[in-house]
Amino acid sequence: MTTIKALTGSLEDYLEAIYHLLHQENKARVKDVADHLQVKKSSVTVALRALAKQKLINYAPYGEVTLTLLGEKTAEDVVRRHETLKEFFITVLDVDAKQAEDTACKMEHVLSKEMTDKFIQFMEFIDICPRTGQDWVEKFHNYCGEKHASGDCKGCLNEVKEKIRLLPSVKTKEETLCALSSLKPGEKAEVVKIQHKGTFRKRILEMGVTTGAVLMVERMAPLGDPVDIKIRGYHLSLRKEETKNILVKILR
Amino acid sequence: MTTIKALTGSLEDYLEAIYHLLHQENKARVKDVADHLQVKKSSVTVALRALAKQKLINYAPYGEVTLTLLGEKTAEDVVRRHETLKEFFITVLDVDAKQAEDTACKMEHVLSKEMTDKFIQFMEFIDICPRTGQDWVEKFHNYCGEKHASGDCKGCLNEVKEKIRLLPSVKTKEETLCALSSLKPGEKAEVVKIQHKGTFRKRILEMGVTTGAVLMVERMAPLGDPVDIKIRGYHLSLRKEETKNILVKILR
DNA sequence: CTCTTTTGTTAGATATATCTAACTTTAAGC
DNA sequence: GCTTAAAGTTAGATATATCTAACAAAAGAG
Repeated sequence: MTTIKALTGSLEDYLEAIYHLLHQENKARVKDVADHLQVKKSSVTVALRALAKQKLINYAPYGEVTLTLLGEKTAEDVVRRHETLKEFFITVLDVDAKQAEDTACKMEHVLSKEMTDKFIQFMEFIDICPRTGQDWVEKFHNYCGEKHASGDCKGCLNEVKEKIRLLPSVKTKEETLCALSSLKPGEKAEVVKIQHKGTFRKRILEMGVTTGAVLMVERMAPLGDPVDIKIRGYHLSLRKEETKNILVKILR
Repeated sequence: MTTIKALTGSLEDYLEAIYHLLHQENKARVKDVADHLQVKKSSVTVALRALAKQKLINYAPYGEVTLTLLGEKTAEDVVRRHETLKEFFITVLDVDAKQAEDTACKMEHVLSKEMTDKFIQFMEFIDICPRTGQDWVEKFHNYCGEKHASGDCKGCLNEVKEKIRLLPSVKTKEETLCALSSLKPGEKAEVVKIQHKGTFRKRILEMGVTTGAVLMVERMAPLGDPVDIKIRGYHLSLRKEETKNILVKILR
């Protein structure tokens, strides 16, 4: 009894909505959730009971809704699947934001962790491989529009050549490396060295900050603390102090 | 009333199963469908009634099940979405066949025509662009396995160079073109010229056989008639006579 | 041509996820 | 602090998609 059975897609949606509301508005009232998901309040009440029964949220009638630790973790996974699909649809397939959002919302429930990782790795690889990169992705978008833009392959080759020419220097010259703390929001980078020891090192490794991983700085508070980054599909918040000792190589 | 409302995911599954059974076994009995979808026969009966009500199948109690024209067309769309996702998962993301099949099965119901096209175009582009191609996809698969195989970029560059060097000759030398009829099963090609006139020209253009489209020969009957091809995610069956006047450029 | 097995149907139950409508609690206005 | 408005809950209805169990039709075996 009380088997930890998998969440239904619908309940995952409610959990995700609560997660977003709590992080963005600091409160997740029944009405907010109802508006967010475009359902009636009565449906939300039912869902909250179900989520509480599964120990994903703290909830009592008329009470405040908060996520349990398990709920937080579960919601993060759902969000990660969602964001991964959405990012792939928008940045790679060039689908418009609304359709990407809607489709990701429906597909997220059936994407395994393994496949989510594959999507993330694929986008990383497109970024990292000198043969591709953002300019290649753009060529694909043009191909879609013009239907048969065989394009300027010679010019393309030169771009690839140049990227490859620059490659070894990146590996030897330390100048091209910099601390994570010196990146600007929107910049992508590959983790080169983690100059931390002990528990903290272990903790950030567990969060996916490992050598070779590709990350992006999402936000930085006015004084640079905290720094929000996205890595392997997860959103992380690091203190500025912690980012100073992570060496990265800026991409592109 | 009797609005042509969208099929539910479940009914799409039944329709898809019927389509496959009819094409593979020439019959789609209640039991076959039940076994195929791993549900009880009573569930199938209910579903058949629903599909018949929507004019997608011909069905009467204890009678034979066949697809209506609308049903055939609808099923083809579902299959196309399914196959597209599955192909992307297997050939690009390198997901194992079973998981690709399962995930495609659940995701297919929420993929729009537009996004299906994008997936197909993306796979086409990977094939066509000299910067990528199958060798690039394989590099990605290695990258996934070894986690950080920065690999032999110089060698890679030479491959790209060679592909681009060969490119112009393809465009001028007629020798590299051949009739679709001379392809072997498994070979991929890009449509270069359709030497047909009138109704048939119009018909095959409608089916997606247009200049620049990438197709693959799936099967060829002993005497070469009919030829089954896959193009833009659709499966087509052409008579040998019809394939003689379609000029293609073999890929890879 | 009957008997048995297989196949197909029906009826009724269950689970999920919604809704509407009525009711209750909490919060806000003055 | 009372009154009203907003927010939240409950109960009961509906729709989908399943199931089990009992029954009916068709097919196969002798």
